[in-house]
Amino acid sequence: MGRIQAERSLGDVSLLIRGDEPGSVSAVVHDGVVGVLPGNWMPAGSVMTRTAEGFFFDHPRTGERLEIYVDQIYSEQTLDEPMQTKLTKLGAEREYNDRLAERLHLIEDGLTLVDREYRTSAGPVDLLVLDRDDRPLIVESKRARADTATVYQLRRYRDHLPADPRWRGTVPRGVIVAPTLAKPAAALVATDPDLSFVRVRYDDLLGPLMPAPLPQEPLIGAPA
Amino acid sequence: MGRIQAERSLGDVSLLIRGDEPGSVSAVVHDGVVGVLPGNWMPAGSVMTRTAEGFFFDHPRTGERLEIYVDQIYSEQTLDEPMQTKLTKLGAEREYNDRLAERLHLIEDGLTLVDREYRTSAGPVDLLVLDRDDRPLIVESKRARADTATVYQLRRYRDHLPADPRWRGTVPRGVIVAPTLAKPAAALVATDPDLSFVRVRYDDLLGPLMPAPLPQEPLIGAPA
DNA sequence: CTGCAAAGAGGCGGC
DNA sequence: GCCGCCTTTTTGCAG
Repeated sequence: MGRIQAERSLGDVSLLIRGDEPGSVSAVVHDGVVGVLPGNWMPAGSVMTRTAEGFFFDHPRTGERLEIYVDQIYSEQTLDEPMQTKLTKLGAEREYNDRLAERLHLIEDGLTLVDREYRTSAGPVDLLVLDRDDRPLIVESKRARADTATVYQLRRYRDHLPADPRWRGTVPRGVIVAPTLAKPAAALVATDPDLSFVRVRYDDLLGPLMPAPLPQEPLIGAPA
Repeated sequence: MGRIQAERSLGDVSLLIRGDEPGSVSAVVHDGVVGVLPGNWMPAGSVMTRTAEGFFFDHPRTGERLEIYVDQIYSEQTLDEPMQTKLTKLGAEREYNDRLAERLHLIEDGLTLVDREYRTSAGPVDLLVLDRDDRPLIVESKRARADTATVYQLRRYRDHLPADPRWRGTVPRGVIVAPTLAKPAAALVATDPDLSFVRVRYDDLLGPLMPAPLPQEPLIGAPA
């Protein structure tokens, strides 16, 4: 998709070439500019040609091409069979959701979890819960700031849920749970009485778990 | 923002450290996994400590920390004063818009450009034009595929424009211009008679410019 | 295969 | 400084 043309002036860069299959590589070019993304790159599946002039990469399917003309190489290192490392991550949205699901009281009291990643016809709902009146509440959670797109997302889920046979006849509410809500998004939430926002920072999710639910049936001998 | 915890098993990686100010660096760690994004990184403003055990990065403001324990270094290269390169890019959204503004006939005939990046209370409109009936048309252009968020965005601009004194009383239309439109987004567009979609690929924007506008006033001697 | 949402996004410009 | 919007995004998952 990203047909773009870029040109870079002479200067020092770091070039990393990785082979994914025989005759097929990917490449990233980092320069002095601070940033996570490399200045240039070529996706996996590129064919590399190395000549006295430099490195040339062609991606047969997309037609993309990267040309690097070399004036001087400071140092070069090749690993024929690099040892692969495994990377595991915690604290991403998945964990934010995990922790939130265990602390529904941060949203409001009396909530019961129905499902996570519940599939509606409009997409997956982060958390589907029942409120104290057994009315479905759709929880859309964001690890970072929620914006207008988040509100539309939530509203779409909310509108589509009653199409599901299991929820036919219900009038669901929706809540955005995030550390911050952009102002225009807040205005949008305010226009809909069945939508709301609850501020939850990651640190809040390190607190105590939701209290264990009370028994559904009255205890023997307890007043009905 | 990105408070995350990650752990990586022993294996071969490429470590690039860049200094932005004295005593302050950023770092990226690439591994064998193909991809543009590095597996780990530390933002600019990190303080590096190097010991016999490895490399340690601390970001004072955010409290983030990256620890790299070194078993073996295959090769290492330091540039004290790297030569900076300049990177120029063509074909990004800015250029897509530039070219589109000069070829409004690709959208429909008889359009006149009013403004670019016109500010509504709901955000900036890519192109604001008048159609042959002097009715305002809001153009939301995407270099890549447009989706439902794009439709909501356009609809919001369309709904907010008449709040602007200059456009009070008008009933604007809206059009999405993009190479492709996601199917759910197309369904959304179809529900609104004042919204539409026009397919324009980047290659189409390499064609001839829009014909010069006809004179606004009738020529002398021409029939009124 | 298509659509959709997340990713430790970062950077830029306007209000 | 907040907020919206773009970026050559890539990747992963489910219907």
